[in-house]
Amino acid sequence: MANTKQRIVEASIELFRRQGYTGTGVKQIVAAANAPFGSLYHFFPGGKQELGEEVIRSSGAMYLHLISAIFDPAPDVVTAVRNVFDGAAETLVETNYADACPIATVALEVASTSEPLRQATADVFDSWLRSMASRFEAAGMTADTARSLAISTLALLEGAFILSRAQRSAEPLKATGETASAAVRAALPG
Amino acid sequence: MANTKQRIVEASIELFRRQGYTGTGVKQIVAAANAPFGSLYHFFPGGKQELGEEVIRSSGAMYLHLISAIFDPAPDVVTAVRNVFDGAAETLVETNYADACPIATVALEVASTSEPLRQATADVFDSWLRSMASRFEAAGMTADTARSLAISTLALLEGAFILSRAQRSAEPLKATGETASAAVRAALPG
DNA sequence: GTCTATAATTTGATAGAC
DNA sequence: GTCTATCAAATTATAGAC
Repeated sequence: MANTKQRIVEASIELFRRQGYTGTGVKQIVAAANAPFGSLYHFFPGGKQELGEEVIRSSGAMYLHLISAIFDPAPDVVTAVRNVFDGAAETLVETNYADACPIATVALEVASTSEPLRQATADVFDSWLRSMASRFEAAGMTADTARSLAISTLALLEGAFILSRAQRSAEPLKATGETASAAVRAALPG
Repeated sequence: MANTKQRIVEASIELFRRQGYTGTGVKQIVAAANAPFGSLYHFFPGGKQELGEEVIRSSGAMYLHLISAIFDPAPDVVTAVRNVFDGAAETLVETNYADACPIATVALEVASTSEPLRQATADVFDSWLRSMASRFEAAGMTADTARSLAISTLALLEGAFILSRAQRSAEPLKATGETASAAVRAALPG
């Protein structure tokens, strides 16, 4: 199958986000992907680390599109930000508090232990920040304000994911959603 | 030595926060603690999991005191929140972006894989939230506003830690520090 | 590309002498 | 309480037949 590689990546995305990078074994990955063990090293000669980098960048690209899918149809950026937090809360509850950010767990694990993987997570976060900041700028904010607000919005979301998963409650996503949308509203001109 | 147990716990706090729970081996812990291997299972008959729980609760208590140490001498809660983020930024840069939250990495790793450890992280986060919320209440906010604002403040800090460690930059802590202090100021009465 | 067998190392954990 | 030896299992990775 030509899509064996894709199945390996998709299975890894789900396992990494729930169990982390070090907490997931390569045998568990190929089992979940219904892929032959040898295929993993056929498609990823660099082994687990090369797979990890592709997983980070691949899920990063998926969520970059998700940002567009939420912001584009929204009437304004305040509503868009609200919808991001409301949608995240819904997904989190639906998946029994498992599916939050696809790279946050890995990002914390590798920040001080693997330079290539750390760089991959940094690139992904930056792509998300640029996407959000460009929409805030289009809404009339200065570049500095837009960048700063994009950082705070993403930080509120990531922080809420940690608290919500630990508490098994959507309360943190509700509270941070209010703070984020209020901060965006306050920064709009007029 | 009677403080062998303490050395094991302290070494684990440092290793877990940098490498995570699954990424740290028990042999690495006893080596870093200069402790005999057998002592780990003498003091923690429940093995790595029992040690993990003590590490989470122990570092949680340390940072609960840190919250007091920052809020108590501050002239007002807005200044206190600013000092939290400024101090965190300073520590992060000094430690080469390693020493952020002592339990965030572990919290994400265990949220869906170990119920007793997940509960320990939830208890710690709640103790921090109650501590901050009580000070916001003392400053004149309603209980609901204080709780919600404590959640957003902690989420901003935790989210900024993820971004700052990934980017190896203090920018996220600067941006979120502004957002957090502004949100607290806006919620004060008068 | 697939699959199996296996290597080499590391993992968490235990037993028992001291 | 300390220390060493060791276990069984799991880890990442490789070799080679098909």
